[in-house]
Amino acid sequence: MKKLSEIKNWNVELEEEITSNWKSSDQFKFNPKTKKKIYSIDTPPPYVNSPIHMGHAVTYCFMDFFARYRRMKGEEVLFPLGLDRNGLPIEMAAEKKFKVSPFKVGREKFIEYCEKLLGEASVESIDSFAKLGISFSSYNQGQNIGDIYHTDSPEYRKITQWTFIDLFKKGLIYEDSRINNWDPKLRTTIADSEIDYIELDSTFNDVEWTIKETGEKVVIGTTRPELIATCGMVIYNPEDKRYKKLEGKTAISPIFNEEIPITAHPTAQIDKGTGLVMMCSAGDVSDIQFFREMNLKPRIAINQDGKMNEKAGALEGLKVKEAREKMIELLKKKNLLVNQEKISHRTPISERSKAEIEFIEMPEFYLKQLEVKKDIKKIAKKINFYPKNSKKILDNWIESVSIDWPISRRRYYATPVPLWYSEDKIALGKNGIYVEPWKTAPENDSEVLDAKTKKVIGLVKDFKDAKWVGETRVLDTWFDSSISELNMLQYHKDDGFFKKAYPASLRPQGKEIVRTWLYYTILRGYLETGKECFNDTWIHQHILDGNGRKMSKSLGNVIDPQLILKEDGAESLRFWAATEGDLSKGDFTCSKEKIKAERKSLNKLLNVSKFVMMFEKPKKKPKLTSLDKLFINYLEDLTSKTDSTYEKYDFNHPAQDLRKFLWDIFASNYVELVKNRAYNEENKFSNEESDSARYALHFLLERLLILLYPIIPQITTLIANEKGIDLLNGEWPKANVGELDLNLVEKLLNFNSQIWKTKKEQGISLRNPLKGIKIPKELSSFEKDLRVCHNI
RNA sequence: GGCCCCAUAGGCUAAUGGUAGACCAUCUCGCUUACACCGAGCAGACCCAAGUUCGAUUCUUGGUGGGGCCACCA
Repeated sequence: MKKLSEIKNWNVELEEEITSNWKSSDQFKFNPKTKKKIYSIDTPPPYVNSPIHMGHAVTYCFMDFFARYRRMKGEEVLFPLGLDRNGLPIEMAAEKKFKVSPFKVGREKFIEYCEKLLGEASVESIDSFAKLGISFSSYNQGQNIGDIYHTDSPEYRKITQWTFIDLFKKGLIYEDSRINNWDPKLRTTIADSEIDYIELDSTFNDVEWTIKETGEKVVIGTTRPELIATCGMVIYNPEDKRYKKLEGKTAISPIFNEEIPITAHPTAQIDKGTGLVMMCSAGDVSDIQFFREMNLKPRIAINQDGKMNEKAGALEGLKVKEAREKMIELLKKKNLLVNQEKISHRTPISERSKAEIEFIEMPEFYLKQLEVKKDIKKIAKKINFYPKNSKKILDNWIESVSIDWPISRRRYYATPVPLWYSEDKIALGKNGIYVEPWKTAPENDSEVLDAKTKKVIGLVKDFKDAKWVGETRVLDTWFDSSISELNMLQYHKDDGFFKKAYPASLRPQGKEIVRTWLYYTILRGYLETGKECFNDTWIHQHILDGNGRKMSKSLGNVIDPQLILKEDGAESLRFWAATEGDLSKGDFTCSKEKIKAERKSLNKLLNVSKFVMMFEKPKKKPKLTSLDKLFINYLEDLTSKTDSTYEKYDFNHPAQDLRKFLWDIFASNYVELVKNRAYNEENKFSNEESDSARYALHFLLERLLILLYPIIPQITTLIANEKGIDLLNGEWPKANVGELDLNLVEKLLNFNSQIWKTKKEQGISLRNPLKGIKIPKELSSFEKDLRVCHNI
């Protein structure tokens, strides 16, 4: 490491030396045999197929603050990096990059494309983390606790499958044919949490129907005329006097001439449309609920490829939108279309593919979550939320969960459902082995269940004649991600360690994935262990561009952390991240200028250290002067505040206080006041007084380095090295809060400022004497220093 | 429609029942035995209305504006 005296300014080259050293060293390695308290951080695995963005950079800096602080407090910190490589984003990237469709090239080939893409996925992200100085337990991928893990590794996937098998045997996972959210573009079922809503233009069509019994004409409004064939019931509001006469009568659907029963139901709103509603199978979510409630058998007219089927009669073979147009045409021809009105319609779309969601009945696997809703709420109460009010996001979501979690997907690059079928038998994957049923046969000693009773009836080898057909579906990516903390703590791998380390200490994550990642993890953790999975969770907000807008490629306002790292360095970025604001309270507005400006603080620290290092630290603690005592007391007090605030994951307020201490209290005032006494060239002070200044200078610097280390570890380590101090493994200081009146510091600062101002006004150089100044009574014990400093 | 968060100088923010403190930028001045990536200083702000109060930027209610989550929309 470079000598302090050789460094003029803090710069990126200095950082490169330090961080590359850290990356290859094992000083942050996790020791599983430790006797220390274990502190584990379940970090959010970033997607590998794109380099990290500003949001990652900043939030991982925060996690690193937490990790380094905990180490200093004497805890054994488990801080692994995971890389998320499963699921649709990878598949979509492969489709785009190699211009292939999984439905054309076949599964095996397509997986090869995905793997090829993943193989090429750069290590750029890992490199960026290292340059940021993130102290992950390890920067190597491997099987040791704390190593970098891949969510698509056989080791990870086999734990996912193990939990699936257990839940399946317990009857907590079941298969059911239900109407599901269907993404026609990706051709897979998706969960409610993966749906977005956007406003789309649509047309509201008033269509004429006939009442069978009376021949009367009625008008029904709809945005989905192509679904008339699937109409199961026509309803009106019980309070709606206009339609009371229709109760129990039958409506004849236009074009299809089906007989549809009419009834009163509160779902219908009097003032919407004509007040009459045709309830179709699966037009939207409320239709699904309605069919379930009324016990109607849905008629599904849309196929998995998003085209109409034979139930749609003349519309068969058309895509949904084409079918809608054709239907409108048909209605017009027969003069059944009374009116058309353009409206803006909130339409459910797939979060990933942006395709409009259709509702299609398919058999899928479900994980029971409704019956444990109450337990999950209880369990969630045991987790400390930082900030407290972010728990509401979770509570709101739990409240609104209304169906079990559909966990199977009809895609390829994910964890396979570990099942095989043969007539009335189901073979299970073997726990502890990663299986791919779609291409391999079950192990001979795998368990076999009776398909109906789900009871174990033997092993695969007991059924020699059975022809096993492998399951082709895969699991939702959240089914993997939601066991990240179990995986980190060696669930099903090292029971002794797991028992010791569970629940995990902290889950840091963004507010936008509370309803997915946090919720699902709590659910899965509870189902596996009956306990809460985390002690603490830290929920952060977002990083916005300089104008307070979301950063996005299309807006062209993305600030690249790699660029910042190159130009201003990690320490500036980290110091900015800590001082900018409280990320758990509000969004960060990101500005390059501000990050650059923090370099000044680093140089200030560097220069003040150089100054202090000019003096030797007295070997013995001398008798301290009252001025030195006062400033030491001040920092002791700040130590105590910093410690208790760090403890609550708040690094912002301490960072601001420490920066203020560095600039205004230490550098500008204390150093100026004791400069002369420390040099003592004119022998105006006794040796003891001079020693006291030197001792205090070193004490204050050392303490400041300790308190700042979690935030700016590189520069503090470099300075501490020169002083022969090990910040990482040193003792965390016990604050000796003294009895001195700390307000005196403020008064001293004001007094100094007053003198400097007066000299300036009178055009006197700072070194020259000033007459006629009275030192206030309360500052009289500092008189000697004040006189010499200001030459008064 | 329900819920949550937010509103302070040109920008970004802090604290507070007694009218506000930083930072960046601007402007003026300066060269001081660590630091010109420096120092000193000037100027500049509490969204609106009502209520509680001796006193409200702070508490309450309402409004306006911004952000987010959820539900629903035939």
